[in-house]
Amino acid sequence: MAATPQNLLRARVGEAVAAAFGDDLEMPEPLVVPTSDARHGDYTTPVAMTLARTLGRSPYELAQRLAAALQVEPVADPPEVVRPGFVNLRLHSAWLAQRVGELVGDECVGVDPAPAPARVVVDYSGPNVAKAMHVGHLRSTIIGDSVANVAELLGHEVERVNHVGDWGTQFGMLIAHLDDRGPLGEEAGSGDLAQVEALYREANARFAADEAFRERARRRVVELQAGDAGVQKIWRWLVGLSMAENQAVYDLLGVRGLVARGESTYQPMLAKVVADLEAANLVVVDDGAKCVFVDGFTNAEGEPLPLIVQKADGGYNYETTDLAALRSRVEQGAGRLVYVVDAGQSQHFQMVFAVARMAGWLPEGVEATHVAFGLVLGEGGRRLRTRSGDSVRLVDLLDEAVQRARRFVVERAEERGEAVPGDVDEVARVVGVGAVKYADLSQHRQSNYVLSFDRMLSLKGNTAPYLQYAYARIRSILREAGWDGGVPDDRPPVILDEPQELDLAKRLVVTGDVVSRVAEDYLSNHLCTHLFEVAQAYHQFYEHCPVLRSPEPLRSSRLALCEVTAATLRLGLGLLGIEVLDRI
RNA sequence: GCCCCUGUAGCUCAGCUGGAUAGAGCGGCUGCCUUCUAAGCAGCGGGUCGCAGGUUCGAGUCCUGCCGGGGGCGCCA
Repeated sequence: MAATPQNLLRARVGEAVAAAFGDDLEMPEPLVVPTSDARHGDYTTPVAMTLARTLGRSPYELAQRLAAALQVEPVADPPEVVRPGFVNLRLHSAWLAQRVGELVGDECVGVDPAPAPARVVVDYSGPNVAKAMHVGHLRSTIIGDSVANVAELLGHEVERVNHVGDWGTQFGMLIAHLDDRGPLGEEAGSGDLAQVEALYREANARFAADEAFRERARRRVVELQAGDAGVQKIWRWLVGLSMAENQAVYDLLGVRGLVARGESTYQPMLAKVVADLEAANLVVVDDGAKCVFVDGFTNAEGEPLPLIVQKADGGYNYETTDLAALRSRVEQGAGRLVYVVDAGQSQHFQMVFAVARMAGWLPEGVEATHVAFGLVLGEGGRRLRTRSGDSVRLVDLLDEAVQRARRFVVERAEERGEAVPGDVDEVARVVGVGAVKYADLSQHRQSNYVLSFDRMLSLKGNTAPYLQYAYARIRSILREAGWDGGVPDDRPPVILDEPQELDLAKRLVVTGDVVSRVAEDYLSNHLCTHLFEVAQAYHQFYEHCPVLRSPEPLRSSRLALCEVTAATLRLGLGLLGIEVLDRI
């Protein structure tokens, strides 16, 4: 448990509640919360009010008894009791100073490892073969990568799995269409993904309109699944072409360690999944399809809704694949399964998890979570879809972001009469890509995300560039002081006399709280808010408190604040998958 | 029709298992660069938290109903 104020105070309040009101009492929650207003101190406990009814006493009286039993030194000043029954706590500046001192040189800035490390499989990105990645894949990739980063920092063994859409009916269509359109792509090097995508759209249209074509497409799927050499060759070519193009996007995004394990991986396991479900008496054949009915799910007519695990034509579908993948991951020792997939799939995952529980493939101790996120919308609030033709390719979106960042750097240099930095391309990439990621991650993931180039690339406000800029400013100071290579072992203690120093320190000591919360709720926007608050507090400190010009021991104390701030931004942005620069 | 998400400042959004006078950013207006990077800082203005009830000492937060937006609802993935 990280030595954060909230953790420490929670423990003390818990002890005080037991001491004052008896330890057989059910502990009220929450024990300690941050105050809404600095006038009420830094933290408060509302437990006296919570307990007032069950104990039949006035909250104020209970608050006084609680305060009398409460030992918060040296973390906080003596508690203050306020009507109707708050017990307010103000952090002791000496404790804060000491705590910040402990964080100097700590790359994890007070984030402690999880008590029970587990094997965590994070399933994200999931592009489809034969289609370029579009903005819809952006959120899964960015959010999933951050989820994996956070789990990894907490000491979990993380497996980043790219569940590529490389199997299924669409290949039947595509291959059947290629039959008619000639041997595009069968010669190595001919054709590119844009061409394939156009063919995909044509195939889709024919599939919808032409019964004979539909029939032929289904045959092609069966041949593919049966391992027909000719069909497999085309399929492999399509997969290779798509993955090469996707890799360019991952390189640009700086997403690493993502292991492609497509739907086809699980193909050999599908028959056994169905057979085992049948053996467990979970399967009902309905209209020729093998179904597992799950309590609590109904269709549009109000009838029970099944999870179909084998279609009437004998083919398997993605429900079967997801079950096979889940089962295989658990068998390989996963303690936690995380699926970063859009919110539209939430019923699907509920049903898959439910069936997996019924089949015993998801034991009690293993946690499966669907980390759902909202849609990507256009400026008008309309949904962006590939089929509608007005969607943005991910490569184009990122390129545009990088170009805008580059333009800004060049213009700023010209305004100041300085030379354009030699590493302008690198700066543009880090800032542009960072801006795109941050715009997404700083938003609550459940809500629909309105994509706006102007907003996401705005270099002001609660954006990645603001944080990166703050970081670069700090690094500049640390460089001047000779602290950039490492901090001196022999340092005077941290001094927090100015209100800006105190405020900055209060924010620096809670990173452990924030990260553990994000690890639980997968809501990266809380981390973003924290980093923004740290950066704002730093800028206020920067305006009011000279660092390099101050005499010792103030100079070293302020350098220590700079150092911990830089480490916080570096760590936090790193968790979001965003790079930092020593100079901008 | 049923299920899930959602409605907070002009715009985009936060709001931590119910806590005190609901917060940011953008945009608008006013100041601050001979001083560690002005991508910054200080300040001003901006609200019936969709509507109506209910529970509670206390509701943006929980419950019910209604209105509006999005998504999903058996053989695509």
